[in-house]
Amino acid sequence: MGSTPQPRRGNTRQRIQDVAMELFADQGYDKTSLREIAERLDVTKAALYYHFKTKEDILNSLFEVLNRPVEELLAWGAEQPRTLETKQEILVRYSDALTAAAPLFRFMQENQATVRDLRIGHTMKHRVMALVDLLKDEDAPLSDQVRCFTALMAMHAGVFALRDAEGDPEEKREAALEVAVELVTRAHDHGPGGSAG
Amino acid sequence: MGSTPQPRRGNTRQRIQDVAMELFADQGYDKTSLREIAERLDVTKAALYYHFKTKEDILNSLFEVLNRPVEELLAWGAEQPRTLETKQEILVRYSDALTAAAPLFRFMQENQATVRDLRIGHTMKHRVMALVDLLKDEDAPLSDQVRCFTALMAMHAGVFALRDAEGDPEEKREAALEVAVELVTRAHDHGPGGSAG
Amino acid sequence: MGSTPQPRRGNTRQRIQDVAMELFADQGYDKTSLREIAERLDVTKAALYYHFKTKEDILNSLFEVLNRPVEELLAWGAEQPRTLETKQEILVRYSDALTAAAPLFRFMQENQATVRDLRIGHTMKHRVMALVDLLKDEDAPLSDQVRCFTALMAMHAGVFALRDAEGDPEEKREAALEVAVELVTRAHDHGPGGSAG
Amino acid sequence: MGSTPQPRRGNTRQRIQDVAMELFADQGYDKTSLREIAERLDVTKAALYYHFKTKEDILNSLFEVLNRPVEELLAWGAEQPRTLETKQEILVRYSDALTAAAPLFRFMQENQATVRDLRIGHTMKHRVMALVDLLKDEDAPLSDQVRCFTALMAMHAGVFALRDAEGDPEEKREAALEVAVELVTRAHDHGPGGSAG
DNA sequence: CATGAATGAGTGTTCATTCAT
DNA sequence: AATGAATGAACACTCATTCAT
Repeated sequence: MGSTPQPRRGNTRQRIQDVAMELFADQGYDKTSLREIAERLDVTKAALYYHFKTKEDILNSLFEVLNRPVEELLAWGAEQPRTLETKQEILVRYSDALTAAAPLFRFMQENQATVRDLRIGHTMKHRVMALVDLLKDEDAPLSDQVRCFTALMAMHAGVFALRDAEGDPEEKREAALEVAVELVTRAHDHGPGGSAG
Repeated sequence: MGSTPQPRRGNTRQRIQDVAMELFADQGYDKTSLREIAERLDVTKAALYYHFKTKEDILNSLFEVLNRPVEELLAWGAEQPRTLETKQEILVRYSDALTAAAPLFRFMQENQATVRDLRIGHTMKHRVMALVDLLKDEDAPLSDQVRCFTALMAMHAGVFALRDAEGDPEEKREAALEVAVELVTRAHDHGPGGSAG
Repeated sequence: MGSTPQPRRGNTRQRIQDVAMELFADQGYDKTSLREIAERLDVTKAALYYHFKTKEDILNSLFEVLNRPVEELLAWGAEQPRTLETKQEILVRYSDALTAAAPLFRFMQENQATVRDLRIGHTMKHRVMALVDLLKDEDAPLSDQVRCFTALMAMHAGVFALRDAEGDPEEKREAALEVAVELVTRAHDHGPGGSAG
Repeated sequence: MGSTPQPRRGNTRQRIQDVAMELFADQGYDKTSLREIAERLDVTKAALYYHFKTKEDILNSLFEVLNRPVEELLAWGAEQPRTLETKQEILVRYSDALTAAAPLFRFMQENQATVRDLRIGHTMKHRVMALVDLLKDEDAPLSDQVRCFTALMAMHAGVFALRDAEGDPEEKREAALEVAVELVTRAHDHGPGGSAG
């Protein structure tokens, strides 16, 4: 014979997502063409359109993996008392969610300009704002808001921005979490019952 | 001093840079076409090629505005003693440089995926790494490296990421600087002569 | 539980034809995709191919509804004497056939360029030419041929081209028929036994 | 030798219009691809986009050749008294305009479904409605409106629909004009000062 | 100092059609 | 009687870049 008939395997949708995630994270969304994704999978571009309505749709489907845990975290956090322990637990859980979806997160960070016009851009923005709201006290001074926001950024950094630095990934993650907790703790201490001045 | 770099009356080169900066910052590098830049200036695309060799060249020319002050800062910092005061001064000066080139910085942050393959991507990466080197003590533990790195990110955030939050830009900048100083101070205190354990 | 209605019996073929007719008439043949037809019916595109060999085949099947009455009319007309009364009766019957298959006719009129390459294009062309042959006298002058042809066009117009004008559809149809009869009568009067000069 | 360098000739825009008109009329708008147009001219598709913003824009540019004379005719007609002579003169002039832009007109007739969604579709519809308004008397009965409308259709037909019939084109045109005049005259005679009942 | 004209490579997307199940 | 999965060919359109003038 000569041509392997490529038995229509049923996992194509998943394989598209895997390859897309890899290429999006490596090269960026704009610079990754559907042709490239299709070629890697040895299918035609049209096959992608059987499984996803648009290019953005592929990205949306990837986003849900990250979005769901974060949404659950937000729901959980909204029901807890606004104690320091709660805040610390939120950071711990967020760190876990980040780690679980590390490539996507790196992607979001590096493609902000692109992602801004996409559906996931809006969603993501709201999620981060909601997280900050859970971490900061009401009417917190600007510098404390910055602390809480920076705490989240530290963890984002811990997952991917420090990837060029030496050291074990897990240790970096823990270091980032430590700094985040420190920042949020400081902000918390400034609050109504805090001790600092 | 020296010779005026614009011997001719024609300010087209400058106008190209202005428009490009605005569009790159607003829409991203990939999503800004030379056609769009040319149309805004009411010249043809070919005119752009009289002033710049490539699209990337326009970006490079914009980057120098930011790069020079930061390079000077690095040179200055390298000659200072590694005291806390020096580190604080570095942060103050960096904050100034950031503010002076805010749109470009926002652009760099939001277009990391694109910029990575470009010349300015490499340059920028080295600048940030060099800055962190000036801020952290040798052999600092990972968590202190994260603190120093996060300090820089806090200031980046203070310039643009917090732009959706309420409040006066100048106040945000000061808040970000305050948090950055705090982080670097903490890291410094952990050092050989520090007080923490 | 209640019964699941879904009378999904053997009427799919008919439902395809109904939806196709509607969409072809509304949007044109080229601009109506099989995907669209399938989606409206809540079946897959492949299901269409169980019932029809090609897209054109769906159209052909629709055409027969119109074609048969017109063919019968032609056969009947061919056996009648070439009197004015016969000609008037032909117009009346043609008007009926047109009304019965109004959407298809509108479609044929609006998609001439597309239909020309299709089987029904040829068929339709021959039918109209045969009709004109029944309406005009042999060796009629060019202007009378135009009258007969225009008579048919007036009726086509009466069915759909005037649909933007005010007025009741049935009245429009009658007005068109009146004008058509007038035109053919005039042509007839010019013939060998006619009175005009 | 081997490759003729094709000296950038300055008449490309015109050549695009010529080829497009021919192909649009022959094959229809949808079935004519920009690739085909470009290949005939031995330029790239991108060259077409230098001269026209979109495919529809090419068509629009062709339409103006027809549109201008008709618009002038409408303006002229609006200033004349509503006499029979005026109406006849309108038909004569319209016949001239039609002849001058015969291929485009054939195109409009055969691609109604496509043209409907395009800018020229709206324009054309208004032009024809305005023409009918000039030809018919106010409050004319439906059948007279049909006569006026049919008069226009007769002339359209005279230019292209009868192209399969035998005979000299100029003669066909005159025959069509004759029938049109006849129809409008009849409609006119039914008016306030008319003689018919 | 700048334009007019063009290119080559590419993009995301749509379509009618096929076929094993 | 119909689906799930896929294809190949096409499409309108955009882009950075070139170069003679």
